[in-house]
Amino acid sequence: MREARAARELFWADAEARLLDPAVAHVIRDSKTPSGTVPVSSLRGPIITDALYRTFRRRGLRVRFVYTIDDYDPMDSQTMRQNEATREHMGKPFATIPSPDPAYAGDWADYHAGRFVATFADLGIRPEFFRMRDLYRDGKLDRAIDLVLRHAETIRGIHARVANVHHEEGWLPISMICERCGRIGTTIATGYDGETVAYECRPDYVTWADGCGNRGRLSPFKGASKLLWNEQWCAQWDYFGVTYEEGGKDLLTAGGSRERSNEIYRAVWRREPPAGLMHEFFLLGGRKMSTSKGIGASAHDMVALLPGEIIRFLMLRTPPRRALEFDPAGNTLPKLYDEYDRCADEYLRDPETDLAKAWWLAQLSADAQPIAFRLRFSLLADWLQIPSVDPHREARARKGSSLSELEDRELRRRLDVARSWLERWAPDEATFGIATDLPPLTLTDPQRAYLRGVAKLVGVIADPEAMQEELYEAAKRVGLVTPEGKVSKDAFAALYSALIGKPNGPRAGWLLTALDAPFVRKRLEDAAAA
RNA sequence: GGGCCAGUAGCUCAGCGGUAGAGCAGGGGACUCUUAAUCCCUUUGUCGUGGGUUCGAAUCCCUCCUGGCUCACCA
Repeated sequence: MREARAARELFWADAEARLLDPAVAHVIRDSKTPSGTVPVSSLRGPIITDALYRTFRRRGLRVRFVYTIDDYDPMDSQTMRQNEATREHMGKPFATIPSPDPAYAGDWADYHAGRFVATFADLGIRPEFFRMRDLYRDGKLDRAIDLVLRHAETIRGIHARVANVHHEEGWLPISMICERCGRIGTTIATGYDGETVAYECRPDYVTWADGCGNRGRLSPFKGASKLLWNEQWCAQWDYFGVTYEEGGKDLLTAGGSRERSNEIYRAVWRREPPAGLMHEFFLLGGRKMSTSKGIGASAHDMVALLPGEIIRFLMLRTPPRRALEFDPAGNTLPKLYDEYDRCADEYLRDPETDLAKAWWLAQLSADAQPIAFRLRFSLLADWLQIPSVDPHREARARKGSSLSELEDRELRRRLDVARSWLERWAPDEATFGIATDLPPLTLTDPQRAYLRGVAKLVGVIADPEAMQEELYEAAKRVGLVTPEGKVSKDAFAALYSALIGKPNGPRAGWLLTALDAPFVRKRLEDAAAA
């Protein structure tokens, strides 16, 4: 009873660790097909896998983390077909398609995989990388190819039964690379004799690419062919000895691709397929995204913009099986930071709670500790908008002493993110920029007189403190005082309304002296006349 | 049609067996060596529906409703 309850309440990563036998060595694997620019959403898999890897190790398991670049797969994306430059390459392996930028990488696959994998370093993900083209060309998968060809009938039956895909008799579960046109997605192979197979590059074999009609007979080994998706998956499991592999729900759903591969693995390789949880998708933003300016939805843009811990935290604080809706617009980032800080506090209180583990797994290294003094993201965003505030000085004042090196670094990074946020994502109510046009106003006569009086000071008094002093005096002169003789709120409210469109704001003396004097004078006079 | 997930305060969500919570929004107040957007106080809930288990259910089990996503070609 107690046992059952403990199991149910286990943190997701710990629950997965329990599936693995501590007596044997393990391999956890993830992969990516470099078909084009990779969106942020694709980072959820690698980050979850890395979190599991870290958890497994912490719990004393012996484990390797293997990452494969599936760059021998054929180009089949419809968007590439619409593109004039890439149309002729439909059906070829990504590894043999020209690079969009030869200065950066030699071919299509290396270009896109390179840009994606480059983000891993900033995210603290350090797997062993393998390119499928190397495995094929070096003959590492030849044993698997031979195995698959000899069991073609079994595999054909599984495809028919589990996936309801019916291949013609004699069909072999590999794709030969056509010697004439270089396409791999358009060929059908038959007649394995133990050394060679016959193939035909058919014009109408698939809808997304046109074969050239060539026929031939070739050895399928040493990179001349590629296993089909499901069988290649099995071959990778077998070659690396994979014991754990999580995946997205597009693949892991019932009757889906993973189930097919599992069945083939059991039937042909006679091994038990890896365990692995299913993760839900990461959804980016609402419909208004497209109209927003310059929102970087690609993985490398996002990683350039946000610190690695924050991206990891974003991906990990929501349990994998739950969908993750993310839109950087609005108050998402301030809330994300608040939650991050809350989890850091939890970690200091009790590192074994779920929230604490989310924080720990978000860190780039396993031995990171929360920093003692930090400032709320939303507060920093406010500071950045107030001319009189120097965030670094203000931070020292808050702390009561100078910041440590780590604290200072964290402050700078938060300020950077806050600047980006204010610039492109912050909602109107979080910003208090100067209104570009005169805001709608309802002012009393004394307030109008006050604005006219202040307008005369602008450009004359340059010192913010002196200006602040004079603002009070000017208010008294026009009678904007309370019955107790104090300066009324209405005085400052008039100023803020005219400049910001809200009844309050940053200290007025600093605000007025920081802005362009002729602009302020005109604005105040316009407001007084309105 | 199969599968996964969600439905808790106006909004975003946390809680996952022991008297309903947070942030934001809303309301009230404080700050004149001098308005930070700071600080203090505060309202709001048939916890989607109907059953069941239990001394006790937002929490566990089943039914149903609603919404989102995904698979059923290829990779």
